[in-house]
This record gives sequence, structure tokens and C-alpha cells, in this order.
Amino acid sequence: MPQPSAPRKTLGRPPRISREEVVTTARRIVDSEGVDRLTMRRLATEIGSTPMALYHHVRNKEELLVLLLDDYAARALHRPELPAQPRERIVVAAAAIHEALAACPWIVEVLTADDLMSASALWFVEQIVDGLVACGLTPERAIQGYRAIWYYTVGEIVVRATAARRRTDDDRPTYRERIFADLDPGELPRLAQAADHWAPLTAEDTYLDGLRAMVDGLLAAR
Amino acid sequence: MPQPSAPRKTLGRPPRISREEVVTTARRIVDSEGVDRLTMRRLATEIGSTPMALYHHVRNKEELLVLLLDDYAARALHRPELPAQPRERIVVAAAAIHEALAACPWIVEVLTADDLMSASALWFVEQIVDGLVACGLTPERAIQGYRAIWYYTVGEIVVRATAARRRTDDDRPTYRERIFADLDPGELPRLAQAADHWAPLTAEDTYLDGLRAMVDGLLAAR
DNA sequence: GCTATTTTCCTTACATGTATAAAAACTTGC
DNA sequence: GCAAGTTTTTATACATGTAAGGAAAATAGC
Repeated sequence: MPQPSAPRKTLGRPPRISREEVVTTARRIVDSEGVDRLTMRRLATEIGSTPMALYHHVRNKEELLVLLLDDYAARALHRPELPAQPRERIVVAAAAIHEALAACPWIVEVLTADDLMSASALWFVEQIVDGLVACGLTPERAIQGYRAIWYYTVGEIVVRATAARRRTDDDRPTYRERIFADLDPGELPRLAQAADHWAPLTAEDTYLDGLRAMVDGLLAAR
Repeated sequence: MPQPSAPRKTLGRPPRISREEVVTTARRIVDSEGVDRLTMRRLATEIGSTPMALYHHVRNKEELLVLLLDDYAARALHRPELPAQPRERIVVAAAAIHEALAACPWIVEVLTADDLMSASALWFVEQIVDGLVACGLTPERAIQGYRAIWYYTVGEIVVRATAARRRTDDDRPTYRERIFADLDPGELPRLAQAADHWAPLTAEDTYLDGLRAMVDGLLAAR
């Protein structure tokens, strides 16, 4: 792993490829052919090297994907005009992150990363935390609040993306469908009643509603 | 794939293993040696068969894991005494699901399943939806509310589990640590201020706080 | 120039999920 | 009993991530 700060005149065999080149090439593959086509071998040949050489610049494939997400965030996250009102500021900042991530289908495998992803997302995090503080939360509470929002956001994206993947994967009846088919209306009346319109309901995009609810709830807890 | 309803006197070569046997054996392996040791080959030899034979009883490994989760939920989800007050009922039901899932570390890979997982969890879902309706939400809103809670719950578990995995994987400095190390307090004051106690804060278990906030917010939206 | 050291790269090998195609073990219709 | 059809099982093969160990290419000390 190359040291970030190497003031020395470089010792050892000089590298022929760089971490940046690896990431850039990976990005090109993902952009043009989808994340499924990104294999270490493919990337290696594309870059004119061997698979194992990549592992000197990237810890493993997962780290490569995190770096890609990072790179993507830096390009896709444009800072919007934020409303002055703190509560709205929180909502808009979170929604901006959500929108960028949701537009990036391959992201799911990485999204489970620890909190705040890339450096370029930090500004949004700052806005959210600051908004929560401006609404009267203590700094600790504000951070916890941000995390709650982040959990909700990740959950929404991951669940929806997986559901979508499963749907295209296959056309046999889903587990869900079979379960809903034989619901006992005596024991589970609400679900039985909802059985028919469950699918359309879950297809709706209600991220914003949930987000607002979460923010309202966080602020009401003052 | 065996038909659920096969009234006929069974046609074709009689099966030597059953889906149930596959799941049961898989469960034994996971329970005793962890989910990492569950490979299709290992499972096959354990069961006295060949890897590809399993694929006649289970669509693929992911489905096997879903079935395992199902099985786990059926055993681990005990219906608690629910409070009479609807708001508290929602919280307790959701917390019960969360507790069971969080106690099951291998679950993450499956947790991204479409909404409501196993049949045995449906009762909890019913309680949540019913509680929301009892608090005045329309049935549609109640289902959306349940889904928001589910997203939050999945996000919490997935993010925390992945963070934990990454931590044990490696002891090199995290991405997060490096980012926090050089925060610009001018641009990101809240984060810079929080940099030191970010790690302990994120280690805290605040699921319940976020859950209450979400529920409060959902109910306030009436 | 020569050896030691350091860093990067390459070769080989393995475990894994699973696609494909053929074989095996049945029932049914004749 | 035999051909056709159906379902399960097996054998073989491939793509993938990556571990292990050695080769290559540079610098540093002599």
C-alpha cells in the first residue's frame, strides 16, 4: 500500500500503475458496461497489468467499490440552494444525498459502509447536523439524529434496490406473494385487508414522507 | 422446484433429499460453525449428496439464506406482551423485530430482502400497522409508515453490522478516521467539533431513540 | 560493481457459486 | 415388457476473488 506521504526519493521497484489509474479505469468499465462487468481480471487486462498487481493499490474489491462510490459522490453531489429554515435545510440536504445515491444502482453493495461515505458528502452531513442543532438539539443529539436519518436512507435504498433486483432476476412467484396469498384475515386483518394493494403501495416512492416524519420526530423530542 | 401441491403419486425419479433437510442441515452448520462455513459443497457432503443436487430444492444460495432467516425468525421471535396504548405497541413490536435480527450476525446478507421477511414476523407487522391505524392514520398511510420503520430498522442493522465487520477485518486506519483527521473547522464546524467523540457516539445503541422519533413523526403527520 | 533491501509485479493455485448437459430412477400408456 | 415422459441426481466446467511465494526493478551501503 503506497504511503500517502512519501517524501523520499522512492525506494524499491517503481510502480507501473497507480491507484488512481485503477479507480479511473474501473469507473470507465462501470459506467459503460455496468458493475457486473467489473472484475479484477477484466480491470487488470484493461489496464495492461495482472489481477494481483491491483492488490498493491487497492486492498480488495470492496475497497475499490468504496473508492468508486467516493468518486461518484464527488461528481454527482451538487450542493443545492438550501432553505434558511433549519428544518427544511435538513430535509433538503438529506434528500439530495438520497437522490444521488438512489440514481446509482450499483451502489448497494457498498452502501452499507460506515456512516458518511465520501468526503464530498461531508458538507451535507454538516448541514444536517447544524440544522438539528439550530432547531435546539444538543450536538450529541444532533449527531444521533443524523445517524437515524442515515440509517433510514440506507435502508430505503438497499431494500428497494434488492427488491428490484429480485424482481428482474426471476418471474416465479415471490415469497411475499405466496405469503400474502394465504393470509388469515382473522388473525392478521390489517394485512389481509391490504394484501391487494400492498405491491403498488410498496412501489411508491415515499422516501420524503418518511424523512419528514423522522425529522419531525427528532425535533419533537427536544 | 417441487410443487407445493402435488396430489399425484409422484412422477419422475424420487428425491433423496428434501428442501427441509437442506435447510435443517444448513442451519446446523451455521449454528455450530458460523455462516462463513456454509458453502454449497460443504452442505452437500454433510447431507450426503452433491452440490448441484441442492439446486433442485433451493433456487440458489441466497434463497437458502432467506429460508434460514425465516427459520430463525420462527424460533427467535416470541410475541411479547404488547402495551395497550397504540403508540407504545408500535414501538415494542418494532423493537422486538429489531432485537431478534440484531442478535443474528449472519443475517445482514439477507436482510435486504423485500419488506417483511418471514411469515412469523407478520404478526409484528400487523401490530405495527394496526397501531398506526389506531392512532388515526389511514390504512395506506399506516403501511407506508410501517415501511419507513422497516427501512430505518434494516438500515440500522446493516450499517452497524458492516461497520463491525470492517473493524475486525483490519486494523489499518479507517477511511473515516483519515477523513476526520483533516477536517476544516472553518467549513465544517459541527463535524470538526464532533470529530473526537464521533466514534464513541456511533458505537452507542440509539436504535430506540430513532425509532421513537420516527413513530412520533409519523403520528404527528396526521 | 556488488550485495542487501525495498517495493512492485507476476505466476500459480485454491475455494466458491453455479451453468450445462448427461445419467439415473421413477410413472404412464401401450 | 417397452418406449416416452418426468423429475432428481451427478459430472464436468467456468468465472470469480484472492492467498502465497517468488521474480523483477529500483535504491543504499560498501
